Amino acid sequence: MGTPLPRDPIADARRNWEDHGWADEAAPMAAVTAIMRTQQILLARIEFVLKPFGLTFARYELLALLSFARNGSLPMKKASTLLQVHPTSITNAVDRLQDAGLVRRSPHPTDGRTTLVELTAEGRTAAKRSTAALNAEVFGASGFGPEDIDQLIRILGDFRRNAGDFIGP
Amino acid sequence: MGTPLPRDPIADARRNWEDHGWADEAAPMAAVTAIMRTQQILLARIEFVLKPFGLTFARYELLALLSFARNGSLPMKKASTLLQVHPTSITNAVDRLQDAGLVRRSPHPTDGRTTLVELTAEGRTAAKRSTAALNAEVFGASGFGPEDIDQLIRILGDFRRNAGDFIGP
DNA sequence: GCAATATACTAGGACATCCAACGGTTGGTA
DNA sequence: TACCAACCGTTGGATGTCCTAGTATATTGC
Repeated sequence: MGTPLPRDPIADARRNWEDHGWADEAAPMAAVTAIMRTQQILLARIEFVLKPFGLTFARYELLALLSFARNGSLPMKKASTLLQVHPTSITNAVDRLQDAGLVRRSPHPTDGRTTLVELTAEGRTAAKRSTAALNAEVFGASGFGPEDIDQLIRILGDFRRNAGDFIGP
Repeated sequence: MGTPLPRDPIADARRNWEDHGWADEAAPMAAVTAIMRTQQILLARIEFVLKPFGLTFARYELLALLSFARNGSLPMKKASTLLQVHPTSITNAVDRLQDAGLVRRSPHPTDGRTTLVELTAEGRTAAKRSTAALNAEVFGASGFGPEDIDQLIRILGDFRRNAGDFIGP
């Protein structure tokens, strides 16, 4: 993005917190703010890589999810809960993926309420290629210390379980 | 949010990555995805707490930044670089904060190009109260293990420095 | 069968972000 | 001194996400 700052603004904010008598909350504040900023950096990278494929991160996530599903199809509702996004967001994403020919809607064979989203052949190809690009340009060079990644996964996993995201190990 | 999932979808995705021959990228993918999801959870909490104050996170960040600045005022550009957002986002945020009476624009005394953003008395009060609310309801009960917070700050700090966010310790 | 629930779509609005373009200002330089 | 490149903030337009309804349909429980 721009030029690097001469100082870490989050470290400065933490100091400000401590100086104002919020010593107990200073470190969590810094951690939360760092998460926000890190997400921003990662999202920018991901969207940059996905742009040539005409995909956004939200659409890519749906595409990737479908590519791992049996038959490459899932009920809308299932996608909504697995991706933890609003049902209307799925509707929106499916609309655009369908316009791009990567996905197709079809009625559920037994439950007349639910509609299935299904990968097209094109969609499967797009999923493969965009995943390869992300692996090469983002995940394969994430910028996290290799020994830090497991720590990160554990810490964030604990947090998410604690936040009621999922149940289990 | 909704009901907790019976399984961790990120752990499942990681397994899928490994099963498809992307073993090297599986862990970084899981870490990146976990960051995304954690940010989503935290942002939802923060916006929930800020809603009664008529603030969004973007606007709160600007308000908090101003409250720590000398005289409670900063050039727009300075705010843009410190918060790492586009100048137009600052314009947008200042517009709304100004409409709410929390902030005021004033010309720079010597440089005719830059305009200063300045906290009003109301703005300073809002900053104090919203910060107190965030400290009590989010940062003070972040859900991170206390011993994990320092790890998190270090890991994400390394990442951000590596990503060119800032220079220094 | 009937009522309560569940699913998905639509319409509308709020919000943040990015981009290109513009007018005003500044400061270095020919 | 006069000029010009660089900088600053704003504008307008476009994208994208999320949310709140309201509606239609289908399912499930009583």
